[in-house]
Amino acid sequence: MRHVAALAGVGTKTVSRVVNGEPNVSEATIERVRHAIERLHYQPNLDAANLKRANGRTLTLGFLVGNLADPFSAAVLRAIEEKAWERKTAVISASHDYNPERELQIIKNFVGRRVDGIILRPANGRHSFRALEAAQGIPVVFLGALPSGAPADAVTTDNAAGAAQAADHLLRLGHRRTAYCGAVAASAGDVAAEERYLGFMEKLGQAGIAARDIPVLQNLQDAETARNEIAQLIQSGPRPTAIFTAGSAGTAGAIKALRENGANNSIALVGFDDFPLADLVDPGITVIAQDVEGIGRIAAETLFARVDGFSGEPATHLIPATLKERGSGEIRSRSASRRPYVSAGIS
Amino acid sequence: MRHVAALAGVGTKTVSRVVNGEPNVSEATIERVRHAIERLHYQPNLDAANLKRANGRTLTLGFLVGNLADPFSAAVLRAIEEKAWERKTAVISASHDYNPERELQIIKNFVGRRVDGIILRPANGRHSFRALEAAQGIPVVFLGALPSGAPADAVTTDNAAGAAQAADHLLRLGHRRTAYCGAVAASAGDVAAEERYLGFMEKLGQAGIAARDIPVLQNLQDAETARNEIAQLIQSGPRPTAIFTAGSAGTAGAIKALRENGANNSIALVGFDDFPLADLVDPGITVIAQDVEGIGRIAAETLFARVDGFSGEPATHLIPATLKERGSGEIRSRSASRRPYVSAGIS
DNA sequence: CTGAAAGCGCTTACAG
DNA sequence: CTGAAAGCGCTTACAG
Repeated sequence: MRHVAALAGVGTKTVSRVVNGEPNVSEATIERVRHAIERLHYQPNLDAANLKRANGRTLTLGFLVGNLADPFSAAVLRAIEEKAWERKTAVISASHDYNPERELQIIKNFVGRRVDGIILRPANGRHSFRALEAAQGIPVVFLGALPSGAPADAVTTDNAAGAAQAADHLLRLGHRRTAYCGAVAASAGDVAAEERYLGFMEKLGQAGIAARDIPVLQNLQDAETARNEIAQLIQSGPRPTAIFTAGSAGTAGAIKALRENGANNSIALVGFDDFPLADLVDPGITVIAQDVEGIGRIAAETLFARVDGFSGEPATHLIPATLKERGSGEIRSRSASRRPYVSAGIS
Repeated sequence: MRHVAALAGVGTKTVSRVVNGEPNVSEATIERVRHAIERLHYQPNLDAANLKRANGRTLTLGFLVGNLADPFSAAVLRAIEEKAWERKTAVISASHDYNPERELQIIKNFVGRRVDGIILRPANGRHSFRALEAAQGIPVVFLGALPSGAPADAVTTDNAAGAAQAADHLLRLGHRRTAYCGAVAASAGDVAAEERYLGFMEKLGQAGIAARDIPVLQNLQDAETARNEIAQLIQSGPRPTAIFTAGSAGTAGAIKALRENGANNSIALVGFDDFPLADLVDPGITVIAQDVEGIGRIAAETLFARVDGFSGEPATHLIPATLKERGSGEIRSRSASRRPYVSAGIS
């Protein structure tokens, strides 16, 4: 900046005025300064500017998730950046790899960089207060439901409603014996599993289906396990007429198990979470899709509101999920009782 | 820092020494300063530190691609960050949306933030010099092949070798009539298409197959177009015994077209670019997989070498692709001549 | 409309 | 082993 000022024959303050578009500079001066900037390829140093600036903003956000490469995280990041660049705000992203230690270290690094805010998918939802403490008062928006009582904003898919939607859909097609594949209780502070389970079961209960008639497969850590467990379920005992998988690993396993048992066109399948190319399988896979773009957008908006000084009570924003019919979920129950089912949500 | 110094009863320089782990501070003093830091929750301001620091590093990298949400970009970003955080370096990421204007604006923003280096997948490879100019001497590593003559480091998949590998694989299985689905010439400065085409054709040529015997389907912008064109190819005229798709949209289209024509178990399919759940389709899809993690890692290493002062000639790093056999590519040609084919690469 | 002085939170180059 | 002074590249608060 010194050089620009010298070349233009003005004071540094005047250069600053031109760079920031402040008023009270004559056209002629502006012109001279512009030329000097051009000639010197001058780019103002944002960090230096922010050091003294009144509001102390760095125009930088931190985004921290378990693994940036997973489709959910990548899509959310994309939506956040869209919003952020509108405000000339950059997004620093990082993966904590589900390691709480690493998570805290990165948050501290964010604080050292004086980011204006942090969007965080915590390694462990139960420890959200540790993250908040590490953030030192910098606004944090959590991705995913928070244990009740956490004094922070959160944005999450409406898991209960989404699972209920799947249950309702299957009920309408006559399914009264649907297997539930997924965890039924919160673990590592991730309450999503529990919410999905309860939402699903409640809807079935409203239709008069007892929990004991619902086979439940838990502990489906990966697709391979899911495939084996589901295959076993199909081969032994009374067959379910439909399967609901509460997570994508389960869905992948179910697809294989059904096909290998020649049941992909006879047993219905609905999975929670959409995945690319779900329509390439035969039949296409019906899913409850999270509004990933919406989650990112709302998270960014919520965060920027805090950055701009909003000081209302922390709130959890529920983002609706959507049923995407692709075929696998529209298979009717062959043993359907002809008694028509009317959705509890609509009746 | 002032407050810490006051509370510890030392000068700010001593606090600085403790924070940076510099020598020549007595244990007792270190202890006092540590306590003060704890009590005040002091986090040094990285930006302020970098302002005066000798090497001028900001410990920040810029990563700019077309769309961060696509699997390739997300996986590369993940690998870059892994390397970066080892050096306490943060990664700012952004999507230029294939808009060259936006690309330049974001690069300028990176420069304003004084990033130590930039990893860029350009909107248009032909304009790489514009990007370099905007970067003002900050090291840039390009993702994807560069038009020859560009004075910059680049990291790219070995497209020609990868496509040749696919050709070789199909030849071994007796296929002498393989359809090529994909662009045959560079467009928008993306030379990958051309490289794949030439690599594929050269290998076929070595096996004595004339170019006129190879149906070529260009202009497959999206999966839907690909599906229609490939369906038509299969239904009319002499059937190919195998299909090679040079990009993922083509692969998705081919999967549908083959299945809808009942040919998924009779016509072989090999696609360039791996995709999640490629093993869920029946049969699993054989692909030439890019080493996305390797690309990100090498790009980061190349960039950090420049940041650390390496001043050798700019180089293009070719990363090998790998054939992943999953079934679709292992279907033999039914009209295979029994004359055994010996790979030109091995014989 | 314009610029000189002071200061943001640190590090550097010195002096003790 | 320790600290006072100067300065990184900007903005703020003033004075003209």
